[in-house]
Amino acid sequence: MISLTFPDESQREFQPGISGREIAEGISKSLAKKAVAVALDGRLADLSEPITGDAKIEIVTRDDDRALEMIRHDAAHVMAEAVQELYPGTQVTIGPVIENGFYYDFHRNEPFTPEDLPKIEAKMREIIQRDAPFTKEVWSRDQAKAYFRDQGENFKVELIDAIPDGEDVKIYRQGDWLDLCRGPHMPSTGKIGPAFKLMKVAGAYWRGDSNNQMLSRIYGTAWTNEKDLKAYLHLLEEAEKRDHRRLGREMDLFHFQEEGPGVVFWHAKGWQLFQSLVSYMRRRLEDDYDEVNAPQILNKELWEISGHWEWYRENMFQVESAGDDAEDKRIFALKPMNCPGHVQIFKHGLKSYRDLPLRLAEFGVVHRYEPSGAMHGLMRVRGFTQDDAHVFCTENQLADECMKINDLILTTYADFGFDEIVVKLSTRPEKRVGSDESWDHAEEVMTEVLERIAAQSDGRIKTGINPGEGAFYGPKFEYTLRDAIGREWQCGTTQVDFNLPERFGAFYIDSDGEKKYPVMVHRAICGSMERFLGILIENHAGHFPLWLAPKQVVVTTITSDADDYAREVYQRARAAGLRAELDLRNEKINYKVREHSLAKVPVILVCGKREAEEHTVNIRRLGSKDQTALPLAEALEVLGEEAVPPDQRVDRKLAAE
RNA sequence: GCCGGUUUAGCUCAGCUGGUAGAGCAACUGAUUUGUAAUCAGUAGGUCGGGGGUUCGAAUCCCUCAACCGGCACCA
Repeated sequence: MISLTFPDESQREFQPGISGREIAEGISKSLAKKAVAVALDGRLADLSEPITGDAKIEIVTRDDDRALEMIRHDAAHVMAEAVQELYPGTQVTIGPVIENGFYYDFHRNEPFTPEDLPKIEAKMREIIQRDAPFTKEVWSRDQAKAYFRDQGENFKVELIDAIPDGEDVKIYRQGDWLDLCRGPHMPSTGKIGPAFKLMKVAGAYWRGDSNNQMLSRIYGTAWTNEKDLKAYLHLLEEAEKRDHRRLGREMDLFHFQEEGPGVVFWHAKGWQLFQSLVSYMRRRLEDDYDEVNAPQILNKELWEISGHWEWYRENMFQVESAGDDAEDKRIFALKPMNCPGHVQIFKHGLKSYRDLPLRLAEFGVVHRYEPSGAMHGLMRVRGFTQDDAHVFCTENQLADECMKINDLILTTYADFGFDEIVVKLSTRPEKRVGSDESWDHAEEVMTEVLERIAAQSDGRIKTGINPGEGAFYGPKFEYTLRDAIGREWQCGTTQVDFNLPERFGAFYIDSDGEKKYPVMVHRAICGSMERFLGILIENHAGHFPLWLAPKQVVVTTITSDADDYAREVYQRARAAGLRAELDLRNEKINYKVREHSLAKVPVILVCGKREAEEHTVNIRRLGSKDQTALPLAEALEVLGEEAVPPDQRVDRKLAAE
């Protein structure tokens, strides 16, 4: 007999080999009907799976969170069946569950197009209607390979070869169709239900390797019920509304055009936003950093020394004199990074150990020839501005420098309202420079720092490891923040580099009179200012806090009787340091309120006859129908206070003293 | 870079199987003096992404280049 423990802690004895379904039936008919799987010691298994040993058991019903993954997984199988029924000769490959849904990769000479989706979806509904049971079989490796080879399913044969020796080759059948799969599955296709939708077709490389052939991928989403599906589709619509490319156009912040793929045309309001961000960062650097500026183009020799020419040449812009008869035909590179420039500044003049740590910061404009398919609004561009810095320090100073940077990054994110941060350590990649010993050492130091970061945060900051993801010259910390709608963005980075100073022959004179190479720490907080602004635009859906809003206040009138007073309000708002605009157009107040609201101006100060007489303003905030009337002086004081950047707030300055 | 899609007025989009373009908003002009998300009327605006081809005739069909969109790969 085996002993099974139920969620209520009760234990019961059963015959070995009893199935979850039989147990559920023994409890109640209705439970058996709702059940889609069992969880044995927390591991999901088929309802029909014979249970052979003691375990904690749970009957998983369809509305359980864990069942959602099964719904999606089963939907992927059904999609594959539908596709093969509709398009004979299509080969199946893999079809995993992903966040919010599933996909399946197919091989077909003619890739799928969006027009195919409704047909496939209709066929899926038909298959679900058939409600064929999912049944599991265990085949021998040879039998499975022979079967799939006969079917012309070459990708499946490759997958079978990849299954570890000791593992069973499992086959799941649904009606006449079967697939290689490790399971588990729900009892039948009908359990998938109606709440799914095929979303898009896309190309994807076999096994994620761009050397392999491209497959045709179909993405779908699936949910427990129609309400959840609807909610998800609604969320997608909302996310689309806060797309920074759309808001950038609507708010007149920036544009792109064909002649400059991947480079930004910042309009006045966008540039104001950009400058607000730069000013903020600059203030945060004042105490510890020296801001510098290194040249935009440098002889390619320098990039050969740094190693960039070798690793990233394909992604660099090359520059030379354009004149046909020019004598100087040297080749320059438009800088893709700031580090070689900063090393030159460090090298200029002999440095002493007393100069360390030396922290050189630059809002460096860099250009990288990104693959055409990678570009995406402000998020991925070919020309961008890094809030970059390089810290030259001794090994003894390294850990503290990393912690100092950590503090700067976390407090900066907090000022922008990002509190959920993940810090991950990326370790040595396969393609790298430097000895294994120096990597061992760098990783050791950084592992300790990572522990300090976690400990110091009282568990608020999550940490982790990204094996093999480091830069070619050193390991790095990557800082990921989570935005208002739950998306994660990797922004900040701290990279420890034991290689570049030596490559460039950048040394300092130590206290013993010896030449030594400093450790170089590359760090960025926003990463790309352009991308960070894109993130901020989407995070706030264009509705910026007052200190960031490019246009903070519009002063407008009800009738022209109040024009003179409005001019006074406008002047005083400007004098109070607010970025204000005056709108005296002869339009209805409804029209003007609507227009400025669509432009996402945070504050509209309405001046009518009444306000002019009482010397007040009527404040209308973006996103609210409410209005507040305040005496002009008081209103400007309130707004002026609110427009102070977070790092300059009085309370914070007092706390710092 | 790879797969698929898209490209028509400043913006959002119509334009069936080929017969040389249309709407709404915006702009401009005029009227309207208005109390918190669209006042009314009129006017103007397009070598239909670029190039090439098929055809008596191309926004429409074919080729090619480019940009953009969705993925994949990449991201020092």
